[in-house]
Amino acid sequence: MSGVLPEAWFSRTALEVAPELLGCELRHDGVTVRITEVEAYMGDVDPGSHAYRGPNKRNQAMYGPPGRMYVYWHMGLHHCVNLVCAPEEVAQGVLIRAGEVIEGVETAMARRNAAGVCRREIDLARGPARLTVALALGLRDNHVPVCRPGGRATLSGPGSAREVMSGPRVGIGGEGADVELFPWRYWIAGDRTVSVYKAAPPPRRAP
DNA sequence: GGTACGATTGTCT
DNA sequence: GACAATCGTACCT
Repeated sequence: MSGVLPEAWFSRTALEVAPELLGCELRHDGVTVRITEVEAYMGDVDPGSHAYRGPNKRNQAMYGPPGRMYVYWHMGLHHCVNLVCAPEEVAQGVLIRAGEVIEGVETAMARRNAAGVCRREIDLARGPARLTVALALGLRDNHVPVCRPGGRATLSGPGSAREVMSGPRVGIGGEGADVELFPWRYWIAGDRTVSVYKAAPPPRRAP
């Protein structure tokens, strides 16, 4: 059983929402992805967040109502998608890092091959940029709600993750990389679609 | 008005 | 395992 999660479900901290997103199903334009890996971003208290230095044109969606997508163009190469959490004016969100395509596999494969080369099904949405390609998400999907049944994009839950792991976030330098302060990456233990290209290094203690 | 820098991926060695 | 690709945005001057 599952249903589209209401806006109120997202109106909590990203740290609460992130682990519960695992196993939920994100659908857009004929393709459904079961979410297997996410990262929480906590806005102005989080050095790794786009919203750390306050609102700007790009991160506007993060400050909007919860239950919407924040899509941005990164490195001139690809898109990444977040789900906006916390009440309006509070800039928190969860980055969707990886998932498993469970519906529309052929459609997703065609999209991925148009953008590059994809041989294996488990690679279809393994990684934040690949996931946006498989789902055909782009800047036009910025601000689009996922909490409306029948909407263009929907998030269905609750998730069914058996075992949730957490660890350091990927690709963040400086303060935001501090494992002990920000172990805000969550994934489903043992899932093959989790992007392991930089597997969580063993936590090191400060000298 | 100009420059530096990424929530990464794919390809090459 | 290492590195180049590529461009919008933020943050200077």
